[in-house]
Amino acid sequence: MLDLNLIRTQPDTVKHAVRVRQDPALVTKVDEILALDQQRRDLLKEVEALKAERNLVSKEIGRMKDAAAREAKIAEQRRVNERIDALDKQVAEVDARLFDLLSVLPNIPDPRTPEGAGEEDNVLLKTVGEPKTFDFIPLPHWELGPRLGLIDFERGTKLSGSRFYVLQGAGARLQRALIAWMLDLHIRQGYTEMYLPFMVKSDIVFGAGQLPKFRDNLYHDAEEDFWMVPTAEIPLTGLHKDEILEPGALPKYYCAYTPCFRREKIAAGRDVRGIKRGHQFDKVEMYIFCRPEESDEALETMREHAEETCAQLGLTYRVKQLCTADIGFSARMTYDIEVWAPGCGEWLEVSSVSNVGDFQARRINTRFRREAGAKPEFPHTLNGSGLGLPRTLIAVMENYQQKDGSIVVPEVLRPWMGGIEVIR
RNA sequence: GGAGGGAUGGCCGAGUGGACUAAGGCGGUUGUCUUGAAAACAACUGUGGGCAUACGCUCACCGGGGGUUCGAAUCCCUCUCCCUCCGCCA
Repeated sequence: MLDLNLIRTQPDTVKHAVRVRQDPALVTKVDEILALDQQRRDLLKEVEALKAERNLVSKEIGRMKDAAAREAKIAEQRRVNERIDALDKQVAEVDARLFDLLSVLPNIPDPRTPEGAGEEDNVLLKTVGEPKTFDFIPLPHWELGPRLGLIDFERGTKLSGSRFYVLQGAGARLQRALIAWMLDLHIRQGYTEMYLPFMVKSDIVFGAGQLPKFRDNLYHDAEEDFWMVPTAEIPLTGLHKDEILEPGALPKYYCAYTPCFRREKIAAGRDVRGIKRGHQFDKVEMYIFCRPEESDEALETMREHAEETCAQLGLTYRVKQLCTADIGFSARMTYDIEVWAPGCGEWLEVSSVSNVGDFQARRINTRFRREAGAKPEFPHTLNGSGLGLPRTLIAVMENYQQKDGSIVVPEVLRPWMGGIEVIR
């Protein structure tokens, strides 16, 4: 949610923002917002004056002794109330329309986010390591997995249809090892581990910026107000809803493992092979609440933490900065981290690290005080995957495969693999 | 799932239609006193919105939403959450 006051005072900044996001249709919505805002303030001026008058007169009536005069006043008040009711109704309508419009405006990109027309304009910042070379033809994970009994696609489909799979034996264990290792790494990096609800209420999903825009990409319960989380970012954003954090509480570093549920309403044939894109996947997420002036640095720190995860796994990765057309709805600036998967021959996006500014904090109403008695301010929030599991699993399997079809378990994961060094 | 009891400010807690401008206490901030501290005393101490250059004025908020009334923390409806008991369950 953008600050209405910002829209009022700097409408051109906001219009420029939606243009560079390649969403020019929103420009007219900014003008609509400005008109509604003016209308709202005019209405408030009138109705609040009437209410002030009503409050005074009501007290007067309470003190009046003369029955006839009292009745006359009451009758007069009834007429005033009709006017107040009518105005209140108009205010409510304007408020609702204003809220709907504000809800669909995306965040303003950071000035350092490069302008671009699409994902082809994302900027490659660096590549760490060389794509691994093999003296044999490396297999894609969809062949390695079933061959070693790690992935069972048929039974996944039997249970839940397309884009579902079963991990079994050392495959399931390897994923669990990755999750446990990542969480422990993040704890060492200073994050507090959280175990969160995997279903959350509408207002929480709204607060993170997924509603109303991404409604179609989410699973929700038909009877209760529950949404299956598409990422731990949603419940983490909601943790401090309606709270004013005490001085000294920031920064807060959280990490959490959750499954993620996404409807993925994309072309039926795209990315169906393997476990790259499913309706359910696991992810370890990092999240930071900090003071506004700290968020630039926090973004770099979080990016380093995500990179560290790739590096310690011995994976070749590259870092991209997303352009204005490709950053998410809530984001101001985003780095994507991609790892090289030699079997399927692709760079796989395993992490997306974003500075959201105060956009989510406004939506979810989380504030903080710099010192006792100071005015509450909105903190900045950042989120980053550390990392998405199926794609990390793909990269590990494909990079650590050997000529005989076995897979070496990366050093750092062995404590969670019961000492298994090679999966055969 | 059933029955009953609750939800008031940072915290505790009073408040069953008009002085609620929410009592009182605790906590907090500032001041007086003190060499300093404690104690005592005094003042201040919520959030959001509108108006105003400003001192400030004003509206809304007593779990959420709706209603009754000239007037609601208080009465009515409804939802949510918490507590107690029963049932069921991992």
